[in-house]
Amino acid sequence: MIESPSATRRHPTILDVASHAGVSKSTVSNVVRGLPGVSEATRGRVRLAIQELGYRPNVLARQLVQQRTSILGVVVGDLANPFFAEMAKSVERHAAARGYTAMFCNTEGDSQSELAGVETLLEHRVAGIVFLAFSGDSRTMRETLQHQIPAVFVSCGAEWGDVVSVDDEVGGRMGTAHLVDAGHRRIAYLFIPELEDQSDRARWDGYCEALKAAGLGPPVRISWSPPAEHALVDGVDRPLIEVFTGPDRATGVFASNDVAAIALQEFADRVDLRVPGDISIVGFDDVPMAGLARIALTTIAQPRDELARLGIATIADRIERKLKGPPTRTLVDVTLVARRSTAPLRQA
Amino acid sequence: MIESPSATRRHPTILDVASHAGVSKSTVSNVVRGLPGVSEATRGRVRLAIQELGYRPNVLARQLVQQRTSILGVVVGDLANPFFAEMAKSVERHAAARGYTAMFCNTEGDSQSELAGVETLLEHRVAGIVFLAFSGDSRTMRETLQHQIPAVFVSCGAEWGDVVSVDDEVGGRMGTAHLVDAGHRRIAYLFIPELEDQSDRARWDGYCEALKAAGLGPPVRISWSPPAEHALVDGVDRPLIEVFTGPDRATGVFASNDVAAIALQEFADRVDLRVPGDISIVGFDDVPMAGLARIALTTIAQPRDELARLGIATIADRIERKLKGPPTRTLVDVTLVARRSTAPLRQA
DNA sequence: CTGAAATCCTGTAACGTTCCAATCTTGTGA
DNA sequence: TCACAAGATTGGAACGTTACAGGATTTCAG
Repeated sequence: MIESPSATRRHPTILDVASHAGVSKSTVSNVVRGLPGVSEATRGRVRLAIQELGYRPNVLARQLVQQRTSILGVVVGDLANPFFAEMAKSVERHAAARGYTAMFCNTEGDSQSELAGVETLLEHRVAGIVFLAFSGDSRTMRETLQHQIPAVFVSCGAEWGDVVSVDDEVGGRMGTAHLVDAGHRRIAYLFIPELEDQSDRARWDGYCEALKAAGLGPPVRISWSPPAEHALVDGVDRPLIEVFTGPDRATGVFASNDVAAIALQEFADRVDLRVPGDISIVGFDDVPMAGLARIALTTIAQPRDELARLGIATIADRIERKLKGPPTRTLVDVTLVARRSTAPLRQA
Repeated sequence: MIESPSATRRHPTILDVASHAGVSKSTVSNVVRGLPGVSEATRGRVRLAIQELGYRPNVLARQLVQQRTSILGVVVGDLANPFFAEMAKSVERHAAARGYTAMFCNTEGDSQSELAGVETLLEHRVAGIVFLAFSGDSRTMRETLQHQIPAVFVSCGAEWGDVVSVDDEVGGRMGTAHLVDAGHRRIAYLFIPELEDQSDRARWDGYCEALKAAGLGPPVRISWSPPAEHALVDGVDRPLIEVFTGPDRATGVFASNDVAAIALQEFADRVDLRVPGDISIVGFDDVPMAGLARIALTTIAQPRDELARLGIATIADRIERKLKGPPTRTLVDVTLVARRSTAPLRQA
C-alpha cells in the first residue's frame, strides 16, 4: 500500500466503520465496548471493518461524553531521584493493571511548579491525583479539594485526603535507635530542605524521640543542599566538615533519605572521613543503589511496590465509589536493613 | 464557604461562565484563549466570573474540536533505570517548555507491552511519540507510521523516523580504544539482552572495529541478565567468573551501558576480583551514580539534556509543520570520562 | 394466526469546546 | 443626519463518542 507521503490522512471514525460495515454507529460502539446484544454475524462484520480501516477509538470523545477519564495524575518530586523513579514505575504498573493511564508531572519540589502541574492535570480532567511528593502548599490542596477530585498521598503526608505511607515516625526512631544501640552519643539529623515534606518532619520527630528516650540530646539538624561543602547546622552556616571534627563532633547521622545519606557518604570519602570508622550513617528508603557492595548503606526500607499497590487501590476505589466516607490512613511496616555504613562507636 | 461533603459538584462549563458574566460562550472562549477583539470591560467581567466559579477549561473538549492534542507520548524502557529516569525528566521539562504535556509509558523492554503502550498513546491521540527505547518491533513501527503521527527516536536507533542520538559506533570505538591504549589485549563486550536495541548494536560494532584496528580479536560477547552468576559468553552458558580467571582471561570489559557496568563491578567485588586491578571496566551513558567516588566508573558520557532538548525540538517542529521532508538524523558528540575503573594492564 | 417476549438494531440528544460567518454597536467624516 | 468602517459580540455547526428510548424483526406459546 502506497500512500502519499505528506497527506496526513484523517483517522477513521466510528461512522466510517459503521458505513463500511453497513450498520449504525451505535452498533459499532457496542461492538467496540464488547457489550452484549449484538449478533455474532454483525459483530464479525464490524470487527472486519475495524481491521480494514485501522479504526482506533478516540478516547477524548469517549471521555467527553462519559464525563470521566481513566487518566491518573501522578505528582512526582523528582523523576531522576531513584526513590521516586522506583515509585513512579510501580505506580504506573499498578495503574495500568487497573485500567488507568498514568500522567506524570515532575515538580522540582517547588510548590510553584507543583501548582502548575496540578492545574494541567485538572484541565485534563484526570480521574484522580496520586501525590508521590507534596509540598503541603495549602492553595494547591484547596484547588484540588474544591474540585472534588480524589487524591491519595503515597509516602508523603498531608493533613487531608487518603494517605498510604509507612510510619515515618517509627522509621525515624528505628534508624536513630540503631545508632544509639551502637553506642553513638552525638547523632545528627540530615535532610535536604528543597525536598522536605511532611514525611521528613515525621522522621525528624522520630529521631528526636529516640534521642530523648536514650537521654541524649540536643538534636542537631543539618540541612544540606547537595553540592555544598557548607551546611546549615542548627541554623548557622558552618563548613560541613566541622560537624564531624570539632570537640563535640557527631559520630552518627540519621538521614531522612538515602539520596542525602549517599551524598554525605560521598562527602566523607572526599574529605577523608571514614564511614563507618568516623561516621556511621543510616539512610531511609532503601533505594536499589544502597544495596551495592560499594555503598552498603544501612537504611530503613520502605516496601515501595506495596505502597504503590495500596495507593492505586485506594484511589481507584475512591474513583469507582467503592470507597466512601472519611479519608483513610493506611500504614505499612518499615524494616531496618543493616549494612556496612554503621558500626559500633570506637572508644576514644 | 461550606459545601455538602459528598455532593460532587459538576465542573462549571464555559456556558456557566457566559451566563454568569452576561455574555455569550464565544466571548468567554475568546477571553480564555487571550484572543484580541474583546473590550477591556468585557474581558474583566469574564475574568471575574471565571474566578468566582472556579472555571477551568476542559482540555478534552478543546482537543476534540481542534483535532489535535498537546500531549506527547514518551516510550521509556525502564523508568527505574537511572539513564531513562534522567532522560524522562529532561524530556518532560523540555516538553513542558514548548507547551506539551508528557504521557509516559513504561515497557520493560518487552515489545508486547511496547505495542500496548503505543496503542494507548494513539487512542489518546497524542500529537507525537518520543521513543527513548525502541525494541525495533516492526509491527509497532508500522502501526505508528500508518497513522501518520510524528515520532522521534532519542538515543535509540530506528530505520525509520527522525533520530536524535549520539554516534554510538564512535562511542563504542572510544570506549574500547581506551582499554586498548591502556594495554589490554583481551577485551570483552557486556550487554543486557532484555534491553538491547539498535544503539547497543552500534556500540557493539564500534567495539569490534576498535578491536580490529588494534589487531586484536576475536570479539567476546557477554550477555548477562543482572542477578546471574552465569552468563552467556559467546553463546555458551558459562560461570561468569571464568571469563576473568581462565588462561585466556579478559582483563578489560566494554559495557554497552553503565547499569551493566556497575552490575559487573558489583559482581567483581563479590567474587574478589579487583577493579581495576584484575578487570578494567568502561561503561556507557555516564549516569549520575557513575560519578560517585565509590563507583568511579570510566564511561562514555552522553549529553542527556541536549539529547532531550533536540528530540523535543525535532518532534515539536514536525508537529507544528515547521519541519518537513524526509527523516532527519541528528548526532551529538560523546565524551570519554576517565575515572578509576580502568587502569593500565599489570604486566604479569 | 395472534400477541407477547426476546433479540437485535438505530436515531437522537447530549458532552464542552472552537470556528466562522453573521449581526449588532460605536465612532467618524462628509 | 447619514453612510460606512472598524470593532465587539453572537449563534449555530462541527468534533467523535456514549446513553437511551424506542423501532424492527424473530421466536414461540396458546
